[in-house]
Amino acid sequence: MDIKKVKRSEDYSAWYNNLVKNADLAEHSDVKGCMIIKPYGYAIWEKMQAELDSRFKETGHSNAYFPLFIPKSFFTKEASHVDGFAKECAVVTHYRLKVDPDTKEIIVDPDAKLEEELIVRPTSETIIWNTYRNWIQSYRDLPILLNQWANVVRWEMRTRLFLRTTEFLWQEGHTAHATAEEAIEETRKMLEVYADFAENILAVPVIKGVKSANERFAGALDTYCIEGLMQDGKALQMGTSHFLGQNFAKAFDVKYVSKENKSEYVWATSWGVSTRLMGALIMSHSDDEGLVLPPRLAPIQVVIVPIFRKDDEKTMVMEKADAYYHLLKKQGISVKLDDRDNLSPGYKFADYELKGVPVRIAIGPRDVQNQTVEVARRDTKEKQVMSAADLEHKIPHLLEQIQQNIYQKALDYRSEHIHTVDSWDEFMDALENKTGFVSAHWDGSSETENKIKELSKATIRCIPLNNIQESGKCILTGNPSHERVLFARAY
RNA sequence: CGGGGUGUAGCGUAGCCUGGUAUCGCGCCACAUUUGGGAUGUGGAGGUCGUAGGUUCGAAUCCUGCCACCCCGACCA
Repeated sequence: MDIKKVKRSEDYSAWYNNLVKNADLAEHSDVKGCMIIKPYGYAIWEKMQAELDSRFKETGHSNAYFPLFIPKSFFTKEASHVDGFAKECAVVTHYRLKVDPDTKEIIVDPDAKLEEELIVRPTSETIIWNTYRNWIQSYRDLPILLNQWANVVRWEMRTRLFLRTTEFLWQEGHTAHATAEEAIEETRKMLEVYADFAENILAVPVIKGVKSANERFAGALDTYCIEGLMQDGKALQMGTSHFLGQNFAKAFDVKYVSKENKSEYVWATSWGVSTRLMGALIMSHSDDEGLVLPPRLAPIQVVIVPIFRKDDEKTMVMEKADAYYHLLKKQGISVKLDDRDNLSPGYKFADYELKGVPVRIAIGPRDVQNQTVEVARRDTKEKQVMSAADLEHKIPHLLEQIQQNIYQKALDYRSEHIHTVDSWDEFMDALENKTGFVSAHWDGSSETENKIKELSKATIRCIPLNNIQESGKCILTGNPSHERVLFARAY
C-alpha cells in the first residue's frame, strides 16, 4: 500500500488529510471544494445518521423533504439571514444548454434564462417557512416538528475534507411552535440530543453553550452549540440549535389563531449537524497508525484474520474462524472474516489498524490446537490470548470497554486543556503554549470580542450553559464581567 | 479573495537550475515459493510529465495564462 507516514505531532494538517485518504474515507473530486465520500467513510456517516434519526423520532420529529432550489425572492425576505449567507450562495440562472452553431461547443443557452434566479440552498429556513404559512392556521396545527436529511451548498473560500466542503451532507430540523417558551425548550432539547449523541456514540466530550452575538446564526435570536476539542488543541463547533424567535414567521407571514381567537406569529427553531462530524470523529481519537473508531460507530466492529500455511492448515483454521464469525454475528456484532489468501497477516493487521476496526481476532494453527484466539484492541494496541470459549461473552464486553476508554481518553485530554486565566498575558500564554479552551472574563461587548479575535485569533466558542456567575474583570478592557466565557482557536 | 508553496503511472518520487522523448520504490497482472506484524523471486502491463498557449530543429525542463491541492490570513457548519 505504501502509505506515506506523517506523524500527528509533526504536521497535524497533513496527518489529517493523509488519514482521510489512506483510511479510504474520502477523496477530493474534480469539482472545486467538493469531495467524494468513499464507501467506508459513507458507512460511518450512515451509522451516524441512523443514531441521530432514531433520536429525532424518539423526540417526536418526522422526516420530510424540501427542494434543493430556493427562489431568490424567498431567500431575501429575512434581512439578517441574507446578510449572513449572500456571500456564499451558488445561483442557478439558466435551465438549458445548446450547441453553439459557430464553435460547435456546448454553451449555456442565453434564451433559457430563468425569470427568477434560483439559489442552491445553503440552509432551508426560507423555503420551509414559506411552506409553513400554508400549513398553519390554528394553534391546533402546532407544533410542527420536522427534520430533513439533505445536501446543502455554501461557497466557502477555503475547504477541507469533511470539515468544510462546498457541498456537504447534513440534517436540518425545522420546528414551529405557538409560544416562545416551547420553542426555547425545543432548541435546548435538541442540543441535549446532539450532546448525548456526541458523547455516547462519537465518544467526543462536548461543551454545551450559547454563542455570543457575533457568532450567532444569521436570523437567530439565540444559537446554542456543542463544542468539541480536537487533538491539536483547536476547538470544533460540532452542532448548533437555533432559537429563531418570530423572525421567519414575520418574514413569511406565518400566523396562527390562538385559543383566545387572537392572531399570533409562530415561533421557530432550527438545528443541524453535518458531515463535519466525520472530521470531529477522526480528529478526536485517531493516531499515527490510523483511524480509531468507537465501536458504536464502526462499520466493522470485529475483524477475524485467519493465519495458515498449507491447505490442511487452512481448512482447519477456516473452520474455526467461520464458527467464531457466526457466533459473534449472532450476537449482533458487525464482524468481518478476512479470508483473502494473497495478503499476509501482517499486512491485514496494519490495514485494519489504519481503518480503525476496534477489535481484531487472529487465529492460527496454534490457536486451533489450544482452543484460543489472539484478541487485539485498536485503542490501546493491547493483545491478549483468549480462550475461544470466552469469546461469546467477552467480546461484547470488550467493545463496550473500548467505547468507554476512547471517551475517557478524549475527556481527560479536554480536562487538561481548559485553562482558567485572569489576565491578558496569561490568556495569550494559554493559547500559544498550552492550547485548548481558555476560560476568561469578557465584558460582553462585540467590540471587545472582535478586538480579542484580532489580537489572538481566538473566538468565543460559547458561554457554557449553567455557567457559574462570578464577578471579574474583562481580560482585555478590565471592564466588569459577571461570568467567564470559553475562548479557543477553532476550525 | 490576498501572501507563500506544490503538481511527473493508482500512490510516493528522481530528473528541471545547465532543453535531446522519463528514474526509482510501493501497488497492479502471471507463475512459483510464502503467510503468528506491512513476504520473496522471475517475467510483464501501465506515463498526452496538471492544463492551454508561446519560444525552439527539439520542452517534464525556459516563458505566459488557467486549473487543482497544501500552508498562512479573511469567511464559515
